[in-house]
Amino acid sequence: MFTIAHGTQRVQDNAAEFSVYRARRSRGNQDSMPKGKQSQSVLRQQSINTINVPDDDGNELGFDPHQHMQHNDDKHDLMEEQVNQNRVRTDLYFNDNRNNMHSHNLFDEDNNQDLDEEGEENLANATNNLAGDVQTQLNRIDKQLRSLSKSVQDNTINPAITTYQNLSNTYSTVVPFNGINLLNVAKAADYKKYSRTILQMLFTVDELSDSILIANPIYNKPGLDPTRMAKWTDAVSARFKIDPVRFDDFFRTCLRRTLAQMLCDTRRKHKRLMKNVGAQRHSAPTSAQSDHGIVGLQSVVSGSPVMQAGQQVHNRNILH
DNA sequence: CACTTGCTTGCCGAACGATC
DNA sequence: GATCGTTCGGCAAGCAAGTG
Repeated sequence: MFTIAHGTQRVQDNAAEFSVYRARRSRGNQDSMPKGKQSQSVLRQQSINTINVPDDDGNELGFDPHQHMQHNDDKHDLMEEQVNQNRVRTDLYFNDNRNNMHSHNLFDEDNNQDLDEEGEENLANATNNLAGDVQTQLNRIDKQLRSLSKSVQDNTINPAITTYQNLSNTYSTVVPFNGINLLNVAKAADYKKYSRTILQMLFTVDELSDSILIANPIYNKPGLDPTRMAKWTDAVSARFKIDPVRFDDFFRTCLRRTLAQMLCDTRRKHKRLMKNVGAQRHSAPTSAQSDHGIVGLQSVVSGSPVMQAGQQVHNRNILH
């Protein structure tokens, strides 16, 4: 069981993380500035790795698309890859020089006599070798770009999550709530979406509307029920393999903002709903109609996924 | 049936105020 | 200055109805 940092426990050294998170929030999910920041850091990392490569031609892509992974195996692979790249570059360099020297000799002789057949054959071989080497390099670059593309795509879905993950830990495979396994109910790959969905399942709209995310004595509204929040924590942690030690940071950095916003949106919607219901009561004050209105309202408020299409349209009209 | 249009919804960025 | 809750408005996706 993990604990979420209490509102009163202000963590002063978290400023940078929070700033990064704010920057990182975006739609499309990605954030304009945060996205840029993220991209910058990734690229910076790549360029740092490139620095170790004695690259004098400037044409080689020195990044390894998997470099952001923290595993030692990957580091080893990266070093091995760089060594291989150096070897290939060196071979290519010497072959190239040899070919150039050979070509020069041929051209010098050409001043005095025609190229003989052997010379032509050598030139053809050298050209073929060079073309083969270039093709090899292009294939290598293409492969790296594909890997990088996939890596970027993964990062786009869960940009910051790898920092807080610990894949070697053992996590719950079942987090039961009302007879269902919370790990199976939402298939969202996005941790933000999953977190919001689970929170909406664990709490009613009234509870979400009348509470703040974490209890804080300086605010009148109470925090969400700690017991169910613990269940929520279990579900999110198990689903995305978040290291228990880092969950507080993960929560503050990656989830707090979006969840707090969700509570505010829920509150806003709820308030608007109540206002409209009040107006409806004024216009149609009969008890029967009022009761109907409330029933319809509750079906919206409960967020029941099983809703008739017609009813949905009706509720939409109530909402706006 | 495919496409367009209008509306609703959820999410997010930006900004603000309160508090420490 | 940092942190957090809140409000407002924009945007994209989803949905239903309309149209050819």
